[in-house]
Amino acid sequence: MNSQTKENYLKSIYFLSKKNKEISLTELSDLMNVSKPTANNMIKKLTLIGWVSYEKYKPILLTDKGEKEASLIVRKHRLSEIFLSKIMGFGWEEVHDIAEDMEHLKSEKLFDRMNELLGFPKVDPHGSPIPNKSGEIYEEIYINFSKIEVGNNVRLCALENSSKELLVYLNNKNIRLGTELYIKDIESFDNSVIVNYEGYKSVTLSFDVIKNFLVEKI
Amino acid sequence: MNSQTKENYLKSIYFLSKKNKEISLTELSDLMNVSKPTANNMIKKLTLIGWVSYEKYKPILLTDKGEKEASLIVRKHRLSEIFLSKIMGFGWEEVHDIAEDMEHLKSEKLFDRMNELLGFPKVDPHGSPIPNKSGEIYEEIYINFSKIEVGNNVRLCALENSSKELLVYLNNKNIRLGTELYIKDIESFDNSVIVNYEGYKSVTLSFDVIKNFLVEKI
DNA sequence: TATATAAGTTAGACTAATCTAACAAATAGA
DNA sequence: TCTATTTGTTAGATTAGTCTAACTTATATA
Repeated sequence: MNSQTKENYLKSIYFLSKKNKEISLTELSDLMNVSKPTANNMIKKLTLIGWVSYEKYKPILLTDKGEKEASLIVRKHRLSEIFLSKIMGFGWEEVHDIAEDMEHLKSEKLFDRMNELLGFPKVDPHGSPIPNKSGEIYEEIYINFSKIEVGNNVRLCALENSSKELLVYLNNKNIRLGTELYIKDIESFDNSVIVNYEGYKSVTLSFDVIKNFLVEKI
Repeated sequence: MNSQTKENYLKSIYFLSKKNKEISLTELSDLMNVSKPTANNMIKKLTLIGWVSYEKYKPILLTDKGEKEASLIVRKHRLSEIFLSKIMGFGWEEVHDIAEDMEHLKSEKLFDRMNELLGFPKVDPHGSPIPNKSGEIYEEIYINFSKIEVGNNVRLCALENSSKELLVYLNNKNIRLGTELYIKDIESFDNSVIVNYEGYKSVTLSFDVIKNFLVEKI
């Protein structure tokens, strides 16, 4: 049986590989808060399971099997988060830790039912996609705001890697999911963007903020 | 940290102690499906934690601390079952296995919220009481049917140790939770009971059936 | 009450997950 | 290109949970 421990390593590798494709042992041991020999030892076991491929002194690579397995854990995590928030009424800041535990629950039925009760969501409130039961992800539903040109109207649909700080910041600016933004100008020297939206004119948003925006054109 | 494994041992000891007060190693190892040395070894650890008290060759005794801890696990289990059934729409026969996993979830908040959403139930649909957050159980809410005398009217409120077979049997007889029963006679030689209830007259129920009935007088 | 059987214990081994100490390989910079 | 630093590996130990084999204690009944 795949222990929770192994699942947690897999999930870490999965997220590291989203950024980097190739993962070093040190990155992994840092993220998992274990010593390098511990990570090394675990990598050997995950290789045996077939979740990663690894050769001495080479970077860690996630296999297709590992990627699928990881997606299924992420699916459980995200469904749990949405369920806790929408059905059980928890605040979005409370759900992560609980979901961290729930993602290891074994019952398929449980997550299928959540999915059903939630109306088969494609993305979570941060815009992160929900993998399906085969571990497939429908990516690219939304466009990153930094790729939009001046003069377009877009709707903010989701956030990438959102932090509490970002959410608070946007709240203060009265920007929420669903807000329609008109791109008035882009400042080429720092990539900040000047936008209009309901009740606001010529608001400047830094690149650090807008790089997290996932939008659709309207 | 208390591992799931230890929690499962504790739960087994708790249920055995409900029947017997004193528990043998063999009973425990049978229930847990482990060898006797394994159970023995674990008992030593649980003694160290303070959940049981144990001396060589003597029976296993649950301490107050152990009893409280076990009650909290049972609380999580029963709340999970009711939640899965009432809020998520699972059949009563499906919920046990899922709850077996959920009872190890660490979040207090999660179970408090379930409790709230369920309207603070005192018993589960089998009539088994839900321990409160201090591990206390309000027992004796209902009376066992076998203690009721001829001539009384009672309402069936819950079932003790109900099996699927019993549920099916009662279903066929059109007896459900809430059904009002009039005790017409008690057959002293086998303790079977003759009852009247809506649409039915002089129905005989064996002692094996009615010993599971938890009722209130009306 | 003697002894066969049941119940419980000890010893020793294994896997999983972790650590530290010491060493080796790879790489980056002078 | 040489060497200092970073990165990764090996070895050996520890704790948790499990096993089998062999032994001891308790008990039940002939």
